[in-house]
Amino acid sequence: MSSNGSFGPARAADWSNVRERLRASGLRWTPQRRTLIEVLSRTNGHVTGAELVERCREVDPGTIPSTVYRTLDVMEDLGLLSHSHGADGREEFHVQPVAAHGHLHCTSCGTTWEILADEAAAVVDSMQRSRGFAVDLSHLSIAGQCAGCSAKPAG
Amino acid sequence: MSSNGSFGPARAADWSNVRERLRASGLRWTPQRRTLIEVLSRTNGHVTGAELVERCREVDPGTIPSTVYRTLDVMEDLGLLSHSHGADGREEFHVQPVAAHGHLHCTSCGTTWEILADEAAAVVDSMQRSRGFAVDLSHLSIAGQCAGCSAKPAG
DNA sequence: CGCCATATTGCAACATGTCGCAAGTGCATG
DNA sequence: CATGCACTTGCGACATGTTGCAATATGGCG
Repeated sequence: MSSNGSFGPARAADWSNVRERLRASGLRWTPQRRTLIEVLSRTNGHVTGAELVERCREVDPGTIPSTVYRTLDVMEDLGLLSHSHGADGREEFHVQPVAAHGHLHCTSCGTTWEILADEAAAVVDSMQRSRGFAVDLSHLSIAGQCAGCSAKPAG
Repeated sequence: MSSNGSFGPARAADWSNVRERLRASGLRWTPQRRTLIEVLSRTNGHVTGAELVERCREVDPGTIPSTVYRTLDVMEDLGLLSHSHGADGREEFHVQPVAAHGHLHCTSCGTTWEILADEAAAVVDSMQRSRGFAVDLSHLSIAGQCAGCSAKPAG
């Protein structure tokens, strides 16, 4: 389990000093990690694990999936990205977020929208008050039917 | 994608007339489905797909996973159960629910709690108001840190 | 009761991750 | 620059699902 300790408004990821950050934690700088970081640094928004593996292979065809997933876990511990699970359960990584946000997924039309902090305040505050539970907004994914699909007769 | 058309307070599942319901939809009654339904009818609360496959094998050792998953999909369309994804992305099926509910999962200690409708009202209402989005409470899974873990120094 | 259309099954291949382990390598040190 | 610890990688096996296809079985009909 990769835990980031503090949730909250996001800082834009800074890929320039990853090497130092790794070293500061006693971790190592390797070609494989360099590849993934290169890919991540030019990625904005959401990507699935499979997509990242694919892009790494474009840079280095010898990329091994398990290495990518393990490195992603490390990056998450470093707070450089976060992940949640889409409506289908697949992993969804959030890179260089402008702000921490969750997702709204319509099970009828498949569209996904982002939920920003102020919009999610209701959930976050409510869980904090009733349970003292600190919601990880970046891991939040809500499924249901969007306005458009609710309006129509039936799926 | 299996869609249940109407979300809302749950009716307790009635396994006694599944056969008729299947027929009414032009679907068939098979030994494999009978096995799964037998298992489901004595299951309460949450189960993962793998657990259901396992239990079906206890009844019929010849059970094939893909058949179970496909039948679960059919049962979901019939409204007999619903599913969401745990914090790890695995499927989690909800059988014979006393009421539709979501889940709260602590990423530090791994504990899971249920969120009942009234507690989730804040989320549901808020999304309905701001977006006209009908949240599927039974598919809702929120991750974060529970009160206990937040209190402690760090994971 | 036998026929037939088509819903289902079984199986194998694939997709997306996770895990254990032995071999390899980064890098702090001498 | 050589050495060595322990962090990483590569790889294969496994876990959990999904999907295409050919073979099979259900159930309405004559």
